[in-house]
Amino acid sequence: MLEINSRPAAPAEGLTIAEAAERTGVSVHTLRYYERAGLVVTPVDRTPGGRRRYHPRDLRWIDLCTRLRATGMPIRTIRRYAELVTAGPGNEPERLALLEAHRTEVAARLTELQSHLARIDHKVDTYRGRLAEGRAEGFWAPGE
Amino acid sequence: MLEINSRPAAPAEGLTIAEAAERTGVSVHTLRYYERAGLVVTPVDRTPGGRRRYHPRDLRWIDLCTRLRATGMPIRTIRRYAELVTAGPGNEPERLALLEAHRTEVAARLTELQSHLARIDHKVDTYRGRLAEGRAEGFWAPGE
DNA sequence: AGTTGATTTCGAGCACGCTCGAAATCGTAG
DNA sequence: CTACGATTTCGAGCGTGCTCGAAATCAACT
Repeated sequence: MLEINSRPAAPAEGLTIAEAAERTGVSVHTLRYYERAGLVVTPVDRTPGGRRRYHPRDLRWIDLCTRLRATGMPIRTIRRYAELVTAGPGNEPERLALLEAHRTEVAARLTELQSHLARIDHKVDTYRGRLAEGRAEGFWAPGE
Repeated sequence: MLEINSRPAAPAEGLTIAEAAERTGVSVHTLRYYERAGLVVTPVDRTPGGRRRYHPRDLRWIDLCTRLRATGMPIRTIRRYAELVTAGPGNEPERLALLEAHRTEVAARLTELQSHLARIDHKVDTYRGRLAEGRAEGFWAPGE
């Protein structure tokens, strides 16, 4: 466990895939899947033996992917974004457009979700009210 | 088209599946699929020849299903709810619990979505700012 | 050197929610 | 009566996003 003097610096830098999985909340299987799917901006560093070593930049990128996924961006679109980033400078407007389009979409879904939620809330409330009054029998009409 | 005196009432009541699909925004394929999947509370009415005829109650139920689906409730859970409703009076508390659990879940996802959206917004904003200043080159760090 | 556990690649498999196709039947218009 | 379009059932197929398994390799400890 000691590596006090293993110069020219510890070769054991970076996190193992298991550690990266733990920190990002993504399974190791999924981490590898993302990589295979092209959701990378920079090839993940490897040890001489071929094991992945995750650096902060990788974790930040994965976090971004997670957020995009959580907001419903399809894998292929994230890949597209990753490709743009990988392609280097010159396509920033396109990247921005992609993100803005997503933003708009998410905002729309959010609004819609809220409205659906409100109606479900209403249903729950009337349901609860009727139950409290003991006259819930026969109540199922979806329209209320 | 005239049915002025076709007693004991027009036998052509209710909407065809195509009409129901149009009104609910669900494809005819999906309507039939929902039925097969057990997402029904009352067997859909049929013409003597076997064609489905949708009545207002059916449309309201489908709308509810649509809202539940749109808020992420899995098919099997909707089926469970449908079963409870079909089972008749006596299980209202269970139905209410099911809906409330869903409500809670949706509210949580909503909050999470909002936070994700905020971070994406922030990224878009800084991105846009840098672009405007002409120093977007090299900018891709997911952490900002 | 040997053992043990993590990691690798790669392809297959799975869960979900539709979506489609084929072949038969219905029903309406001419 | 004939045509033709809509509808029926049923099973198969598909797209997405993982998830898993097998067999090989790596690495750390004893």
